[in-house]
Amino acid sequence: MAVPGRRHHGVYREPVVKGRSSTGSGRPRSRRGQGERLRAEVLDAVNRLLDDWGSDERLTMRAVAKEVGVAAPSIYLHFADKAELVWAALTDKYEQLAQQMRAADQQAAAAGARERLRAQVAAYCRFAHENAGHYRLMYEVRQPTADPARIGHHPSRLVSRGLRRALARCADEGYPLALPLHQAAHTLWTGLHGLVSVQHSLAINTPMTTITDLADGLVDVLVSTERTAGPGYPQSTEVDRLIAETVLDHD
Amino acid sequence: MAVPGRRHHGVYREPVVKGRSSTGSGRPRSRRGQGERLRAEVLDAVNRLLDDWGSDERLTMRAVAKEVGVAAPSIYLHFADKAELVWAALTDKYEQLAQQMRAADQQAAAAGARERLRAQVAAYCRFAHENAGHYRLMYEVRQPTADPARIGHHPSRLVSRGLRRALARCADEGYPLALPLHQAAHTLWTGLHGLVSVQHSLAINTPMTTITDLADGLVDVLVSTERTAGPGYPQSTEVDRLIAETVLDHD
DNA sequence: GACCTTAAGTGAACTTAGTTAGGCTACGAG
DNA sequence: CTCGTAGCCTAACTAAGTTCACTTAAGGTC
Repeated sequence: MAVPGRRHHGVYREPVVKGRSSTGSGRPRSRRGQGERLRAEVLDAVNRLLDDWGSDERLTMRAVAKEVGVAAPSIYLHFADKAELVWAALTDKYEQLAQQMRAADQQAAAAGARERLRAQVAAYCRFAHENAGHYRLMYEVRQPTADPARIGHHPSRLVSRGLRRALARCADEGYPLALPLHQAAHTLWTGLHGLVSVQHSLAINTPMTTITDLADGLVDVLVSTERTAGPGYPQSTEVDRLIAETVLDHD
Repeated sequence: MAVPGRRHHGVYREPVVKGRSSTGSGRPRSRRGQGERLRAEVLDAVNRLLDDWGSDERLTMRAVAKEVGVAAPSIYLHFADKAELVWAALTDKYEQLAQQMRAADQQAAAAGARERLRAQVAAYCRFAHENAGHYRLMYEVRQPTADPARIGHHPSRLVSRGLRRALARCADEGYPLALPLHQAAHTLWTGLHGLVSVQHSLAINTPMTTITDLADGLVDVLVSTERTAGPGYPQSTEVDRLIAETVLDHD
């Protein structure tokens, strides 16, 4: 790698236009004012690597840099450290997840509240399956920037909010919930996470259908399969109120 | 740390009997044939450090070695690498968890099947709360030794088995389950894991009582609060059979 | 008691990975 | 053409996992 004859810091390099030796891809320096482009490219690279490898074990700063076609320290121009980089990538992914759940919800709009909830749940499972590398990190990585004002504003709230709204619609349409609204939403959300998380830990290759079936079972248990005229969900309890205040976000 | 005047490899050290400079503890070399003692001491040190720090972020081989009062390479006399070391410590902890659940179950033996189940669930939550450092690792760390015969024999099966038996007893005593047995057990187990796992991720300091209340809510949803004469649980479905075959252990 | 074998452990060093320090260099305004 | 500076780079430091070759002393043998 190191050419023997080199003496000083700023080494002469041939015009960089063509034929980089290392990565075939070679990335030209951005134009002035376009420095932010690198930021996006780095995030893309992180996502690509996590997708390709389905794991974060080999996700090193140097690997990311190589994927982009840039030197490792250049990443620090846009991210304070690795934690911030990974967090940024994950925040993007969280929004993707939330959006896929919204899309599934919309698509099932005609089929009624209960089907919409199941569509969201299925979307969650599918996402976890197709983005295993990201998913593992999403609940492992701790939020950097211990900004006390933001504590508890984990982006996963986007997910639980979607579920809570879908549950509320079910109750409105006459499918009673087995638990108070906020508690039901929290139980469903963490239950889903537990399901896919354990799948990942066990490293067993359970087919997707099994996972969604299990998730559906959880839904069936939380929201009645039959419409009634009764109350939409049990009266709020102490726990329900605590959850509403501390864990879930408010609209 | 390094004494300046030293020249060669085998350095003279004062008789080690008293007054180590670093960790007060200083550890005499084991007698012949007692080499295995170090293994146990290392495992103890790992557990102590995880307890003290409540996290694995600073769990380095050198830190473990220092805690034991030994040089880092000595750990490799008993563990092939860090992964194996951590896995060994976790396997111990899994058994502790299972045992605490069993103990809770026994203690509530007189109160009936449903109370025994709740006692097990509470023990699970308590364990996750009191052993946060271990708990995080338990579901994060992948099993080393990809021995294909052992795949799927994750020690967490001890946990799910205990839950399944408690659920079966509930059904036997006339508290019907909302899902087929194996599916109910899997849902409860992963649901519990999801609950505490999300608590850890969010880094919110929810009081223990809230967690156990949520867990109780899940139990209430899975196993009826009232006895009936009907069937103990719904007929086994395809999912239930799949779970029984692939994920849970058999007695 | 001197000698040898070997279990039990060492210190130094290699490697990989995160991160920092201190520049080059070419775009583009003047 | 010149010159400031945005946008990047090389070299190097540090921490941590791991390997290597070596030392030390326990305990058997003569």
